[in-house]
Amino acid sequence: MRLSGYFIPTLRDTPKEAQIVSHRYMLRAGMVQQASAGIYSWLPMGHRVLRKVEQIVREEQNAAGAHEILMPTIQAADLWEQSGRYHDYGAEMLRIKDRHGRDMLYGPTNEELVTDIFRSHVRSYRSLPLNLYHIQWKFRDEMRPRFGVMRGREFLMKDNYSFDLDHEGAIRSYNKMFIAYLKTYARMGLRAIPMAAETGPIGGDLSHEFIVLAETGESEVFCHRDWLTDDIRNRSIDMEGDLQPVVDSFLERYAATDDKHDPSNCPVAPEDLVVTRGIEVGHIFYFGTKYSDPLGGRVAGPDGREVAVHMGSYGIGISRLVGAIIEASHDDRGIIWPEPVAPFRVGVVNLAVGNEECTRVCDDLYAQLGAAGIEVLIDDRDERPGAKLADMDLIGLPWQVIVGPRGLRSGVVEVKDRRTGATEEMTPEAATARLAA
RNA sequence: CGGGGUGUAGCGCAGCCUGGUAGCGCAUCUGCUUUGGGAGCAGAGGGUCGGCGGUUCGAAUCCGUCCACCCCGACCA
Repeated sequence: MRLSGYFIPTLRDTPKEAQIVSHRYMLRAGMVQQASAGIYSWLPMGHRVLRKVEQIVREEQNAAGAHEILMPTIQAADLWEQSGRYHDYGAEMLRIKDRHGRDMLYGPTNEELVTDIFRSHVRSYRSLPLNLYHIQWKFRDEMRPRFGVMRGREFLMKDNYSFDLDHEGAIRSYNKMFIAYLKTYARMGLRAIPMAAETGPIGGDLSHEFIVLAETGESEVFCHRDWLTDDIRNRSIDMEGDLQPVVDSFLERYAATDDKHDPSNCPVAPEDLVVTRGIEVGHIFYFGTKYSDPLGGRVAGPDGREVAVHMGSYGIGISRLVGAIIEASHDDRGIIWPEPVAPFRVGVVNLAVGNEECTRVCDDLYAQLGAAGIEVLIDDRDERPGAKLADMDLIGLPWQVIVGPRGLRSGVVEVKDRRTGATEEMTPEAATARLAA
């Protein structure tokens, strides 16, 4: 992508409404624009990251055997009256009337709809287990939206719903998602810790929330230091096997938020205890027949008798994750994107667009990196070097190739690792080879 | 929803207390010079001062009212 014709409206000053670092950088890097309180437009850079996060979530869901569907944002109230939640959900639910005066709502979640789909088509235990997910915008009319996309009213969420014949099967489905979640966050370069959680308005009796560690997170977290060193990607896990021991191996390791942590009664030795902060980015629930009972999600079991299916639901806040990743990965110059979610992998900076040699080298780099399948953003704007370098640091692409007349006099360009700040001079050919590797 | 605060040019702000018809920095446009970490000079454009009502000869400024947004709290992916 050529920046001269692209749309990244960066800001030099921080808009005053933005307090936390992810919100400030998302506005300054031209990723989002607030439309009203807790509601955002996603501009090209933000949109690219959102889609990358979404795609990683999708791939891990598919790998775990879930099937993607897409349910609407607007739902009819009558289904929610059947489950009893039309009354229970309260002011958080945005209620709408259509032109006929029928009660509608902008979905805050989808248990009712997915159960309706299930009950319409599934009659036998032979169709189980079944796990359906979708990635869709939700609306919860928060009392106080804040922190930019981290706590918006409208947000993009992956939510899925498992259907099993009995409790035992439901726990298998739950454990699968538990592992899938850890893999999902690890792929985004995040450290995520599952913690036992309250179930809130979703209900149920088994629930974990997943907290990603970030120094600027919303809540204080206490955990065993093994959480920081263990990478689930180094384990080989048979997703079709018995996952209970694997899940247990994670859960026996201490982790608690400040409201549950008791310093005087902590099972972890002080030298092994890590105190940091975190952001909730996912939540999984097992709630049995809470919705299948009232909504008639029933199947015939092996003995021919009809039983209500056991369900679980599993959410990942995708738009929130974009903010959480920035909270977990930034410095005082701007964002530092982990490669898997970076809007572009490499930024080529032409320091002197008026210089033929610079422009030729940049165009070659751009073409060759592109041909190697690398997503490249080239800053070919006629701007001051300082402004271009500052913008490139701000938008946080993992790699920068800085091309200027000074280096080219000795035939080299500068390759910079955004995370470490380390720079290395090399020929353009060597830079291409390095970044394409 | 309780408490606090802010709305003045695209962004950040001053002016308001003590009424006299709007200003600064950055950004934008033009020209010249400059070119490795947010340039210099010269010129230009851009604002129904959040909306409505009131007081006054006169309101960004005083009064009333409504709206929007932000922060703290209780609640949440």
